Amino acid sequence: MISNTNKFEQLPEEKQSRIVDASISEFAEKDYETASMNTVVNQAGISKGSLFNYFKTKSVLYDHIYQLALGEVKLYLRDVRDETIDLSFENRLSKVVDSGVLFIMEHPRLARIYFRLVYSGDSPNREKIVNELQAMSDDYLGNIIQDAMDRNELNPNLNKAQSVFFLDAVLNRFLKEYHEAMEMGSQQQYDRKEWVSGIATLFIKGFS
Amino acid sequence: MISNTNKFEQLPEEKQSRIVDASISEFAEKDYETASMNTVVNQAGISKGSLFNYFKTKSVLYDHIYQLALGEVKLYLRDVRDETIDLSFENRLSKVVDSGVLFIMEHPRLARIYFRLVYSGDSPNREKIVNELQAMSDDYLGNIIQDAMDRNELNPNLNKAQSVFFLDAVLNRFLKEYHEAMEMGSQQQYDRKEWVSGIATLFIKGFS
DNA sequence: ATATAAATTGACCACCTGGTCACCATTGCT
DNA sequence: AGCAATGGTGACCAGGTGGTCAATTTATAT
Repeated sequence: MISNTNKFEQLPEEKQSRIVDASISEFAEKDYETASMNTVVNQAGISKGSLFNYFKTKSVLYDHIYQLALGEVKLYLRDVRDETIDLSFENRLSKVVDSGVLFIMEHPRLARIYFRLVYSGDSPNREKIVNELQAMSDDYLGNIIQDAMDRNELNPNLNKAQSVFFLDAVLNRFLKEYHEAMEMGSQQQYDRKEWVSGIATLFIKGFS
Repeated sequence: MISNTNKFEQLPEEKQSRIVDASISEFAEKDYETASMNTVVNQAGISKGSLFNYFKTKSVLYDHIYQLALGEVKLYLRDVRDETIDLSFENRLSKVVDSGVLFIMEHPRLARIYFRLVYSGDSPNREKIVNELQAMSDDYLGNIIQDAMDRNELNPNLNKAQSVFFLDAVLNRFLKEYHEAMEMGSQQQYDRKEWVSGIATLFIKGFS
């Protein structure tokens, strides 16, 4: 036994993914307190003792899932940033929104965990996690704005912190609403193109 | 016995307010599922049987509290709307933000219940309630935008629904962040004036 | 084949939940 | 004073929770 967290990682991959999958489903469906370890073990087809052997407590399991999700998001963001580094602010912003929508459509359960976490939730290390996410987003959007300012696409006297905040607020809210509409099965209630361009023009004008 | 909901309302006011106060505290502190009726009865100093006599179920109690909160909010909004009807878009918007901050400072627990409800939460009639709140906000902000359009303060070709959405997103997020900073006791982390004017200029430019 | 070590199990624990209901206290009416 | 009715109570219930651990299965080494 090398370490506690590694017990799980030395399991056969198939078993790991069954557990991860069950956990994601459960934490996506219910908030931290209400999510049940019993449901996880049943869905994963393992015994309770095993799960608590791999993860000492519920909160450790939650943390593991969260780290996985965070990893996925980071990959996504890096890709988008690199792919759009030469685009204008408007095109770049559009691409970012589009990518967000794509991510949500590909990982609806992760998106749900994310929104649960950010917008309420009493998850174990909520404060720490939220700060981490916020820093990531600030860095990400801050860079995009900075690049655009360097190219004189935006007002050079912009309050950058505020601008990042506004951008983040609108993007997050839009994605949240899109996600919710999607989960309710409303077919294409949001015309993506129209909204993406609406968001872009708001900030181009607003930041000029 | 006239009606079920009235059993509670026929109680002496002092007892009523003890119960309401305990309930608000509990629902503010924990989400719906986690909030405990036992805690409420202990804090209110009544017996469990009594509470379940006044409110048939937990969800009925929650609904009662929510209705109270909604009433307070509506009063506030109406006042602000009436008081600012003659102001310019910029001044009016500033006043709205300011009033939101004030409301939060006067009713921090209600604010907390609100944010819990809107941004996550598995409260009983969540969908219905959220739609109701959304309609209220749309109506409210929609009116302010419409008034400004009628006075040619904004671009006459604005997509009104989108604009309301953006306004709502930024205002809500700002208030949420302000509320959280307040609860953490961070002294004046947000320079209110600066943020209020920042928000106003973003939308004046963005909606021009 | 046998002995040893490691992984897996599920019955079990203490605790908490929303909700009930037989019992008791208080009040109002005659 | 006596009776009825209403209001208030808290022990109790079934069902759930996160977490434990003796016992059993499985894998490993000789």
